[in-house]
Amino acid sequence: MKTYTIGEAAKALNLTPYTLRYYDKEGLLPFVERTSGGTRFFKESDLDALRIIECLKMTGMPIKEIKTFIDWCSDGDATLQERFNMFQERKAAVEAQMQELMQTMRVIEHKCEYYQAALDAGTEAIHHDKQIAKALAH
Amino acid sequence: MKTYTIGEAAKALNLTPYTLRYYDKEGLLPFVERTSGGTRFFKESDLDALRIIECLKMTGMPIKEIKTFIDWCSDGDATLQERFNMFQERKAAVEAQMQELMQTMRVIEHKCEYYQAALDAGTEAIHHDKQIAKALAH
DNA sequence: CTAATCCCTAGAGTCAACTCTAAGTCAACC
DNA sequence: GGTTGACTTAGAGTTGACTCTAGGGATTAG
Repeated sequence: MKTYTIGEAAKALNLTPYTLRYYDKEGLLPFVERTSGGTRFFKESDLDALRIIECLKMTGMPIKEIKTFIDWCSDGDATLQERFNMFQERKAAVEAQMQELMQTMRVIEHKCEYYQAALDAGTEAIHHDKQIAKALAH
Repeated sequence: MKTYTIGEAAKALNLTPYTLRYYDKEGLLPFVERTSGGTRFFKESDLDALRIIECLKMTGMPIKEIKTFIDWCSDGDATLQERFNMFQERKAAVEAQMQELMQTMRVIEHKCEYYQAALDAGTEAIHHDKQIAKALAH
């Protein structure tokens, strides 16, 4: 079964070796094994686990909370409920983020139209207010 | 026309007075006026401008780039094209974020199902692999 | 066998975005 | 007019997540 050095794993995940060592130091990678010489080697399943970690980061979860989850994983079936709850919370967090992003998108699109019209007219004055704050607010 | 103290403005925007002073120090609020005594007062249009700033932050834009935009606003019509381009880029950034978030959502939902099944069975063993990394990766 | 290029650790440094402290000023109420 | 509480500044401190340095050790190519 193919394994990866820290540099190869970093490249595969689009991270740096520094970041992977940092994650390991923070306790996120208890499953990564070492050679007798002390060099880490990453298995395919380790990369998959790291992809989950990256996914949790995407939801805005801080490293310390991800560590709690990893610890639960090590603790086995006794923590199934906690882990389920955590993913339910992550799901709610992502849904909230998507709502916020959609609201943001509406504002940005409105601004695109605002500036398109201003460009066509050659001046922002068509939007009737030259005060910076008011122009920004439109 | 109603105006707001820094504390009132902060409350209205769900920020702290510290944050508003920090934004001002970074040059994001050149439009906020002061009383003769030096106290800031925020107009309704200033709050609207701050809502745009918060919107830009939501897109992942750093404070320094937001400052560039505010400077363009102060520069008038000569910078209309730059501002239009910036909003187009922000739109693309939000679209990319939404794609990423949807991908994240798929993974999270899969994990919710995984843990629901494990809870129903009373053990994660139904997913055939007790190694932490592999269980994480499923 | 040696040079190059990875790997290791501990710990320091960086960066963004706040967040707070200290020392003082201003405004409203009693 | 004095107390209270919110305002002001400059500048220091915090937090999270890296990112790098120094000083070594291991592994591969010639």
